Amino acid sequence: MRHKQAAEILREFLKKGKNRITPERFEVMDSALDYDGHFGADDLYVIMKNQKSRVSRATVYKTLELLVQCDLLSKRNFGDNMTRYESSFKRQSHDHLICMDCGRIVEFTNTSLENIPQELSKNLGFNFENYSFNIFARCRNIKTCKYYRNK
Amino acid sequence: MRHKQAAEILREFLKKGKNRITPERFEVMDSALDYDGHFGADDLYVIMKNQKSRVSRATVYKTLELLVQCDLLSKRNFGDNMTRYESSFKRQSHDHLICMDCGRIVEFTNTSLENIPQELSKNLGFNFENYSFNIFARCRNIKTCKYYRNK
DNA sequence: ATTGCTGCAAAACGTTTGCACCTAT
DNA sequence: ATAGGTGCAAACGTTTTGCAGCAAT
Repeated sequence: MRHKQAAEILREFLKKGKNRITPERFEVMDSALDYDGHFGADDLYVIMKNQKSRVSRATVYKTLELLVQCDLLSKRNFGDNMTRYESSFKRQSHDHLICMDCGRIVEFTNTSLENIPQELSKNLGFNFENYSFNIFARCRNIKTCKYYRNK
Repeated sequence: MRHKQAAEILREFLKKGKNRITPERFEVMDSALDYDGHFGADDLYVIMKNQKSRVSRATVYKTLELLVQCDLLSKRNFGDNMTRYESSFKRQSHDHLICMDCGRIVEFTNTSLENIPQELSKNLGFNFENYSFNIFARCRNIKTCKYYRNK
């Protein structure tokens, strides 16, 4: 167990529901929090397999959803019909700019929205949960743009 | 041809590239612009099939991308790994709130972003192309929330 | 003892592709 | 004549599911 503090959060979350505390779930949590950047569920599965883990694809997919529910991960969608995750443990919330040529993802903190999403939800008759703000653009400097999609 | 003005835009766009002007493309355009709301490519294909059209799935998928390129449609992603389209012909730009319980989509015009996406792109060294701003929330009034996902 | 979780393989889903034929240029 | 488009079916990549056995409660 590499991430003790996160493990405690996960443990408490699992206890609250009708979820069982299994070693596989902590194993997935450790690998997910180790990952530096945005990853697909299958990416993580392959990494874990390469590290001789015995977890199954199904367990990885299901556990990632649990980790989103207890706010250890955030779920992202960058418009290519593939769910990505990133650690949100002890991380400031931020938004993303995606290069449409090379797929590079730049994170930025955006102050202009403040609590607009919350207020809009309220005004429209909804309880706010989440928002996503993505900018799609192209690297201006060709030297920094690799012109391929890094999947 | 039900949408003459849009057809002219499409025709001009096709001429500019090395694209051919085919009846199938105008057929897809007509059906897409007829659709009131957000639709998946396959939804449209099924509708057209039910209306005894002979267009193929491949043609529908490819033509929708062309219609995005000439700004007759916009492409949306609401976090469920499925590309949706909506008419943007003579429509003001807007953002979306999605109910996580019933899947209802509410459109709103958001003035707070103004040209923030453009400026952010510039500051980060990119040429702006597009942005997406989605709010995920839950219907506060249970009577207006159907509690099922309308796919 | 019970019920939830696991691994596996198969299925599902939206989407893309290969190919032979066709058609706009 | 020729490049580009079409329809069809098969393939693709990601995600979900069914199920028998297993393990946490």
